[in-house]
Amino acid sequence: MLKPEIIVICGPTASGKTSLGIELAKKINGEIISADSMQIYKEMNIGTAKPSKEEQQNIEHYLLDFKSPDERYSVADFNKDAKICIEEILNKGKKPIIVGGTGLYIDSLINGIAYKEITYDEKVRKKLEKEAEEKGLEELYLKALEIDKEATQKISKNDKKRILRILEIYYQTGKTKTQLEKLSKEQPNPYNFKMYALNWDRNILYDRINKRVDIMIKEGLIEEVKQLKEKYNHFPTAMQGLGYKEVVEYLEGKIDKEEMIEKIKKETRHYAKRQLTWFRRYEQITWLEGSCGIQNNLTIILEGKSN
RNA sequence: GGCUUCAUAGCUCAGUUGGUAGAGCAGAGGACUGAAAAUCCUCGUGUCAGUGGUUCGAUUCCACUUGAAGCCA
Repeated sequence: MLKPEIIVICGPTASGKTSLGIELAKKINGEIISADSMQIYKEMNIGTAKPSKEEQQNIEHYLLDFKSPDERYSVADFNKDAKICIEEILNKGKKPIIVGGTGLYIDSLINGIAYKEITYDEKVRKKLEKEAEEKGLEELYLKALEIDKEATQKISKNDKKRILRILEIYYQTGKTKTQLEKLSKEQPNPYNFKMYALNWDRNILYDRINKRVDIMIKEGLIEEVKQLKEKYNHFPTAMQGLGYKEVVEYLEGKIDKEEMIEKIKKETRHYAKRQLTWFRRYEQITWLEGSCGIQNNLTIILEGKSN
């Protein structure tokens, strides 16, 4: 049986993925699955550069604007949800197009990772956080080394998040991260992904980012964050979004407005760089030059299609 | 016009009691399996403003030149 071909459009922030995806969807009778860890949230529109209904131009969008900012969401959720969306679109006789910049989310699909059913246990993480604070990270690192040497050796002893994760997995499941990762790869990937990454000359990309941040501020990013803070009292993941955490610092009086804007720009530039590093790992990826224009890039994608 | 201070990495600045120099930021590269817009790792040669002088040796001391800031006229 021929595996369905699914086009993936990724790339750094502010590269123009959204409009390229929409134009492509129009051409191939496609529908879009967003792979963006922040655009999933409702009421977070300006700072996430989420396409409005008008901008979506009647192309169906999935996994966009559907979670409340006080809800937790993770790759595992995305992986599950995205697979459902893919099937739904294929059943309609349409073509799924994955568009987004969250490398981890995209990777989970490309590599066909099957996440085990593990429920997130806040208590375990809280306990580990506390332990790290009291005993020091070093001690937890050594413990992780004992439990899962292979995984621990791959990370830095300063990488708190990953050290805690190795321990968390073991305490919750009795299995090591290394074991679970092996299991997650056992099933064959049912899809054939065709990957494209959109990029620009670095200086132009940075310029686009800087300008976009200015526009976000003009469009009312500060007001958006204010309203979120008034309406919700906790944000498990939403407030780590770029632009959001910096506005919070500003609202709390920790930095002034100018500092806030510069910080958002800087952090977004750094983020774009990290995204590029991530996407460069895929040998099979086709790089598209943003300055060539949507039409030319569209032509490249359409020529590369096998069905 | 006179006096004072300053001139070192793209930027802000350390520093060398004379043996050619180092931080932060910016920037670059990398890692990444349930928080990922997160988290973490690595990377610093630059006519030490210019020209002379003293010296075995000057970015460091001296003189002059140029530029900047401040003060006095």
